[in-house]
Amino acid sequence: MSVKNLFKELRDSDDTDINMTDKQISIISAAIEIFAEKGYSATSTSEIAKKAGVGEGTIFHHYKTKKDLLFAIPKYLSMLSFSKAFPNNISEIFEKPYERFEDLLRDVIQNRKKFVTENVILIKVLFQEFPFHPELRTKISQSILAPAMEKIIKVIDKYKEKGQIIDIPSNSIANLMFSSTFGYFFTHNILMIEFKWDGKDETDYLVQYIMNGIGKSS
Amino acid sequence: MSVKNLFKELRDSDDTDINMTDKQISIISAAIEIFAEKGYSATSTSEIAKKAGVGEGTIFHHYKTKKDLLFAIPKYLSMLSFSKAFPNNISEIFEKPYERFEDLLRDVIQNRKKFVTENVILIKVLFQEFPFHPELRTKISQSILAPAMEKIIKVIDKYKEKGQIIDIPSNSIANLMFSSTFGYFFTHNILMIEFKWDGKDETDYLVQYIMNGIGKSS
Amino acid sequence: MSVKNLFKELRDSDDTDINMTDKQISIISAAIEIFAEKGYSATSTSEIAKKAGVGEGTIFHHYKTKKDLLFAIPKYLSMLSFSKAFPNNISEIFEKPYERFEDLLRDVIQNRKKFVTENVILIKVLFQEFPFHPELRTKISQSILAPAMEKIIKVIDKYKEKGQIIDIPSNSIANLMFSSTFGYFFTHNILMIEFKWDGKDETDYLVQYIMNGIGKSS
Amino acid sequence: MSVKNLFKELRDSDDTDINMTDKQISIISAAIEIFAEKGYSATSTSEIAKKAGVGEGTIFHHYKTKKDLLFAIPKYLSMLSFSKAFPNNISEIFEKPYERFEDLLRDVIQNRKKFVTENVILIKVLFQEFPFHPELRTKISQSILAPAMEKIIKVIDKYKEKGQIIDIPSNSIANLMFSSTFGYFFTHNILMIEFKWDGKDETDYLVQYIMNGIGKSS
DNA sequence: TATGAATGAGGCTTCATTCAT
DNA sequence: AATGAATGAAGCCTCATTCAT
Repeated sequence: MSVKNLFKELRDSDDTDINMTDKQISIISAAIEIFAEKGYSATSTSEIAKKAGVGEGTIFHHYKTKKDLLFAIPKYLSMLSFSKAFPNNISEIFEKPYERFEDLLRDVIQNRKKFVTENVILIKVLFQEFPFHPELRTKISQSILAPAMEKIIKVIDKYKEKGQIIDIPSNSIANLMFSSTFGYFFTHNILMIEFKWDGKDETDYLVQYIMNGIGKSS
Repeated sequence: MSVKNLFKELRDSDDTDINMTDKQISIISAAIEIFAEKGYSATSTSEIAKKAGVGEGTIFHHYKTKKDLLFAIPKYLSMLSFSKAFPNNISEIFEKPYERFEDLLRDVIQNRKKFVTENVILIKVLFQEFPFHPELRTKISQSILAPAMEKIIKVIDKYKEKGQIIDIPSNSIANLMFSSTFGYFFTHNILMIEFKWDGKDETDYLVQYIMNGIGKSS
Repeated sequence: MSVKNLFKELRDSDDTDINMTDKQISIISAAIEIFAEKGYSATSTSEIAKKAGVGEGTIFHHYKTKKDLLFAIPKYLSMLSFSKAFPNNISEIFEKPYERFEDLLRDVIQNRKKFVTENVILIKVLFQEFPFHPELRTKISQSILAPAMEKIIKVIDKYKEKGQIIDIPSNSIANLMFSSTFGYFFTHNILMIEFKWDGKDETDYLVQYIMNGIGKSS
Repeated sequence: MSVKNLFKELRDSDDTDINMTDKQISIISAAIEIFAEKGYSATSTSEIAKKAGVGEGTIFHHYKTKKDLLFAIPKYLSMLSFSKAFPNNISEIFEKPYERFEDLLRDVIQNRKKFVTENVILIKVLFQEFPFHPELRTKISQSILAPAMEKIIKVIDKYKEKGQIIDIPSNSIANLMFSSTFGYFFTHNILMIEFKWDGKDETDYLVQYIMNGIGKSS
């Protein structure tokens, strides 16, 4: 789905509270797409305007600076991740009652892989610019990573009580889950390396790998 | 070690064939450091000149365009990786006679982790710009990835013959090794996420994870 | 008194014939204040709108162009100077029967000093822009300087007839009076230089200085 | 004399230490002339470039910002005022041995009037922008007003000792001298009002006016 | 009447690159 | 080889003004 349509769905969904005219959507969608293609710095506002079909001045009517275009993205990605109106929102998984932590883990990892695959453009832009904009790091942390971390840790604690996980900091487990998701994203979408063998996909091995480290043999 | 000194060692090493004046080294070192910090596009040649301590025009005597500065990096990184004059060159490992593939695998992964840690700046620059410059992708492939891949595959084939590895394409195994190395690099150096538990570091789990997939229970 | 209140008084006074809504007053008052602070050219209409508390478009319903805001000021300053509803209007002085021209002169100078002090913002704006807008010069001449000049000359003629003033062109005398008033304004309000000595203020010396030139020893 | 030639003389004079290429002189001269005509804010750098006959980028090679063009002026005006290589430099007067303070005063006032008349463009620019740029006020004070004030006060003190001046703060007298010079400048060059009568020019009346206030009847 | 979205022209400034010295 | 003056193209952004609502 085009970024533009993604934003329209986001705006029109009952679960989100967004007020954007079609023109505003055109602008940010065009921006994201060119940012993904050429990088933020190498993208000119005039190019964005042309692609969005608006005057260059119009961009600055809605976003005070070029940077604001970049910094607006985390908010929308956060909505895409958590809003129940979207497939691959993570919220549902955390509400399902899993018997075994291993199954939850598998679903989370697979869900996140699907999520990054389907929102690859937004995520690409954000993590390409991640090293250069401290404020962006803060925004992403606050609007995406922190809320996700919180939920994960709560779940892990639940399965610790059930005796399925050894007593190591929930932090470390959550970190590993993140790491594997991002590792997946980078090798596939940035480096574009693909691999698969003997019928199973990496996820199975990854789950096994993690459970080796944290599982309690019952 | 500073990038500048790294390049001086590279030039002065007997194992490499590089002809650079101190001024040329100053220029490319300064360029790499600022590229790493702000990104290629956001770096100006005048800033490089200032940091390198040369006149603005001097840069263009040695590199016809700004892009040439970026495109020169893969060659040097390749030397750092393969030249025997450097610690953490990968060549030595492939020449050592390992009994078990698992031990080789562990050493390779640890060697590459050290390598990326010690050459973090050069690698950062290259992979930050990787998505935006097709020619750069080609250069990296040809000067770094392909030769490495070739060596790895040769080794895997050897251990296949020894019956330590199941019969799946050597390609897939090599890819997985890359993927884990780069996954490590990105989560640690770009996302700056660190994790570790129960005394062992990730490498052990990662080796186990890979061996689960490819090892033959003897 | 704030410029805004000044304009409200101007509108509500019986002696003037002005039809302005509160919004219009807000606009021109805001404009004048920012013009005085940053100069006409450096002031943006959007800034005026914000300070006036109106929409950006509203300004242009009342004033076709930004220049019109500037060109509207002389009319109001003229009213403030001549309308009998205001303290420091000059009209009253010219109607009072002075025995000696020297006393009239002293009162005129003092009155004008008070006037510029109290309407410093409007005058500042006008004379800061004076050199750059020929039409403004015309407007000020017609609505302020010319009527004032006319009155002064009439008075001077009267005292010439009384034999208190030597027979030089009344023009020259009037010019000198202007010059001294504006000199006062600029040194005090633009250059912000203050001086005073031996208890008397400048006015006394100034009157003496003028009378030296034009007075007839009786 | 054109501003450009003025700057060339300034550069080539032995008494000043200025290093400017012809192009730099073209730039600042063009800037000053247009600033005087339209005001600093209303002048565009592209207009300056065109008038100076250089590329727009060249301006910024020599002056980092447009403001720097304005802020460079005080230094040159100061040189014009004090450097002995120029007619109407004030330094010479302060070195001449006058019998009577009154004669010194007359010469100073006449010298300054000539000076402002001949450097009218530079002074116009500076004092037009005076109200809008606090840093400019500082610069002018430090490079022009303060040194001048210092010299004047020293001289006044000398004539106080000689018993020609009453004992009031030398400050006040100096202020009055400034005020009259600037009053003259503004009424003549900004307001463009001229007056003269009975053969004498204003200076005579002004000197008399000042001496009335400060002179001691011997 | 009042608004604020929309905009093209133009403003200041940066930049990679050229070239005379 | 080394420099830095010179520059036009382009970049980001501001602005006065228009217009549909």
